[in-house]
Amino acid sequence: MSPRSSAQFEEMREDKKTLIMNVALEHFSDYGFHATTISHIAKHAGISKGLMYNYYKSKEDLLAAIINRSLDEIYQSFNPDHDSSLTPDEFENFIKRIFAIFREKRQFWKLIYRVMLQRGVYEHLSDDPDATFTVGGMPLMEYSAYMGKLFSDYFIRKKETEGPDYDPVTEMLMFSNTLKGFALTYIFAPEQYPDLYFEKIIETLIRKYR
Amino acid sequence: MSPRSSAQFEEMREDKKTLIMNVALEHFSDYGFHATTISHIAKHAGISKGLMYNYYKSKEDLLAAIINRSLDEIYQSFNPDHDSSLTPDEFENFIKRIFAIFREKRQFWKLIYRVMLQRGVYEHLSDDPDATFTVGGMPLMEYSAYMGKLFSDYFIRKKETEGPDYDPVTEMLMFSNTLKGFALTYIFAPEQYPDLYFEKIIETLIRKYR
DNA sequence: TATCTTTGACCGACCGTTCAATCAAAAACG
DNA sequence: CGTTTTTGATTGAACGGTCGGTCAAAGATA
Repeated sequence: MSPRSSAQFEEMREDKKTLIMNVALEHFSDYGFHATTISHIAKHAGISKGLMYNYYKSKEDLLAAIINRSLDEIYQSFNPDHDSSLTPDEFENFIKRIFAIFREKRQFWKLIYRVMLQRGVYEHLSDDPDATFTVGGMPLMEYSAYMGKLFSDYFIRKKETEGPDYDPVTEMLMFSNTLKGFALTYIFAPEQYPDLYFEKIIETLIRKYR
Repeated sequence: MSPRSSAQFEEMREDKKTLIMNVALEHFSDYGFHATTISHIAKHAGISKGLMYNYYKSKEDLLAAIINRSLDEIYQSFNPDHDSSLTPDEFENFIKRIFAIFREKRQFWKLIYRVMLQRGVYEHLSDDPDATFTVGGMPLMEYSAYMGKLFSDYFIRKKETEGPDYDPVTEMLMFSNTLKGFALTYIFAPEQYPDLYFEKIIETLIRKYR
């Protein structure tokens, strides 16, 4: 039998790191950062409390790792090939994809809503230079600003085809906040959305804002 | 000087209870339930930690008191005279009033979003029979269901005046989630809403959904 | 003095984190 | 191959610190 290579060890190590992340994501997103204890995470991951600290140097380090992993995953599945400006088709695809992501990454969004809304936790993370979040190599804040501009331009461009009392800022606010509201409800109370309406709402959003 | 009557004592007591509530509301809503300590609240209220427990029997009791007070205040300012069904004017007024309430009771809404989204805190409160929340004498859940029905009926009634592909359920979901999204953004990042757009958005909501 | 209010030292519980001790398995040895 | 040594993943008791909550005692009042 061949001896285990160090690569295989590394793989097992990664498996365990991943396992811890998965368990921690569930607990953080369900109970919040403060209310989740390292002991609970360890117990549910089937390891001892002490071992946690071989893989992550602190509770916050673990949280940052989870967030970074999810940001990467989301960025990957977004496959953003828009180099400059948004076409109506791209706009439509964005809506479809973002709802799919809400569905697939529900746990992560729960975490985001809980942690980001908890003053002190996020601020502390932002202060730590090891934990500056990046999306596709770009700092998170920069990426958000870039996306904001993309959509803002899209709604400004629509002004030409719409009536004279069309206000792009109001329209964009209406759109982004509707999305936000659906995200919130779907993430925390998905039972309110039978699959039928999930699809219908995507259609409606496209019809009203494309 | 006349001796203090017991009524006056009671009044002072109420003042202090109110002071504690105000300070606690600020801390709970800014930092969350777990991250807020009794010591901090006491210090900012200018009293000792021990005295807190003369007025509230626990940290959770204090939280429940705050929520109940705010629910009452909101219910009062709502002045709900709809006995049966909603007219378009009443619908319009509802939008105006709810935005006004977001503005006036921002701290309370922050608290609600933070605490209610924190599994464990709310569940624990709901289990305590002393802390079942009521709105205008009605249990909170019952009141929510009643309001839901009111709006649901409103959108169903609109079906007659709208086109054949008008779906009241989708329309109501669009409306309520847009409201939710604006609430969230306005409560946690009001700097994104210059007063100008605050008004414009109310108008737009009325135009689109009345 | 008698009564009521207020204090803050104190308690037990629990938290995140550390680290000496353990031990199965890999490596080295003969 | 059998035996010994080394390794490093794993454990869990222990630590320092903080929290919610208590209570004997000091202070205020009348």
